[in-house]
Amino acid sequence: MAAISTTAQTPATGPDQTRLALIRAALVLFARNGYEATTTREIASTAKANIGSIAYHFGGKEGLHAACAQHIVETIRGIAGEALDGPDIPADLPPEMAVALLESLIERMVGFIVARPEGGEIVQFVLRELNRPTAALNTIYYGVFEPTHKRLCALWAIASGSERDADATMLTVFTLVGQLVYFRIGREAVSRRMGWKTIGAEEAAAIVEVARFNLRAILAARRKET
Amino acid sequence: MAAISTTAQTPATGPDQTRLALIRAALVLFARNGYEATTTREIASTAKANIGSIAYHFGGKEGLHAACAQHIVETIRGIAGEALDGPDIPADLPPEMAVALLESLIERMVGFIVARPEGGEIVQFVLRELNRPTAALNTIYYGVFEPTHKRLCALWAIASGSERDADATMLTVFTLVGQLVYFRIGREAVSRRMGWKTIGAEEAAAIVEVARFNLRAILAARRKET
DNA sequence: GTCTATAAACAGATAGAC
DNA sequence: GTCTATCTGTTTATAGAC
Repeated sequence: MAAISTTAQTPATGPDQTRLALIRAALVLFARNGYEATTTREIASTAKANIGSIAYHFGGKEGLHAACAQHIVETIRGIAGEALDGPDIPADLPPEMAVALLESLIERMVGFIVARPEGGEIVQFVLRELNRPTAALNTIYYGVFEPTHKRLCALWAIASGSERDADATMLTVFTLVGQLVYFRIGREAVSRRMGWKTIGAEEAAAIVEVARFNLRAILAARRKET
Repeated sequence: MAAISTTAQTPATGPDQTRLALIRAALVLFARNGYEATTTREIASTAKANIGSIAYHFGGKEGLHAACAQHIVETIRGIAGEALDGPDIPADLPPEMAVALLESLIERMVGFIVARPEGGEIVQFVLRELNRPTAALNTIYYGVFEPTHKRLCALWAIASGSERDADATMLTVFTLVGQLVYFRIGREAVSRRMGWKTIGAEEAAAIVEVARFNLRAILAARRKET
């Protein structure tokens, strides 16, 4: 078995520290190996906690899985901040503002999804849920996925001069996000093909550059349509 | 456990039929549940074959996994045909031809990745390999991934008037493919958000339309650069 | 709250009958 | 080539000591 080199090695010390350590360890392991392939022993050992504590804190493996989903929602909402929790996008926002917001959001998403280590864990965890939905998917879908997509659609509609709930708008937003996600999930292939050893700040900047170029190009073409 | 509704229910009859039935069943199950979460008993039962036949034909679970990777390469090369196995893209191909080829390739990729059921299994299988590479990834990477990407880069370079091995070219091709892959892996979220019950021919056409629009828009913008 | 011991089920591999 | 029986190890969940 390969050695485990996780960043979530928080040892259990104070009260409820065990709880958090278990969630962090479980998130990494569920993401990397999947729910069923992950054993509670492995989680407890990674979290430097006891096996019995999983039953105590979460009722069992399944409860721990649900807690991971909740943790993901809280983490993303914590990072996204007002970008997600702020007031609705006003319909009379100047288009230049919408473009600027879209660009900054894409830059932040690349930073989180592609460059940050937690991004990888979270993306993989969500991917597994999308492939085989459980109750955890609802938590994540309504917690971050739908609000994020709605917000991006609103910005895109203003920036491109289209309707925020038009099929083309929603699908285009999916393509914008999809291209970013791919750099995380296909990271192994991208690295091989690009000759990159790791995907750090420099590589992320190159990805942002291409993503920004694409955004502007598609936006310009959509504007011409109307 | 959820009922298994696979298209790969070929019963074992003639000689070597067992072999193929096992590969098909394993591919579906490995893709859906992952390597470790899939039991050899489950595979044998789905393939309507005996457990012992896995050891006989493939030496064990791992050999069956490797055979699945080989099967994926053969399947894709069979579908892609001359688009993958044909002669190299000549550097003096007319740009309009390159654009037309790119558009038709994207259309075919959407058809396979998004709409065909085997597309889902294969994408998921490859995704798991990318997340946690084994020997199977090498088979797939050198069998289809790298040749496909190289070919798309060559076409893109001609169509956009850039260098086929420039970083921007290779990254742009990744974004073009990435946006398509996302519609498969994020299918559950896309369906929910779009209000689609399934993703069939009609929905695939809408995706092709957006992907084609993006392709043309980015291409037009890249051409203006030079 | 944390830990150990154990129970009941299930895994992959294999040997050998047919 | 196919199938059954069985071995050895590992899984989750639980009961109860501390």
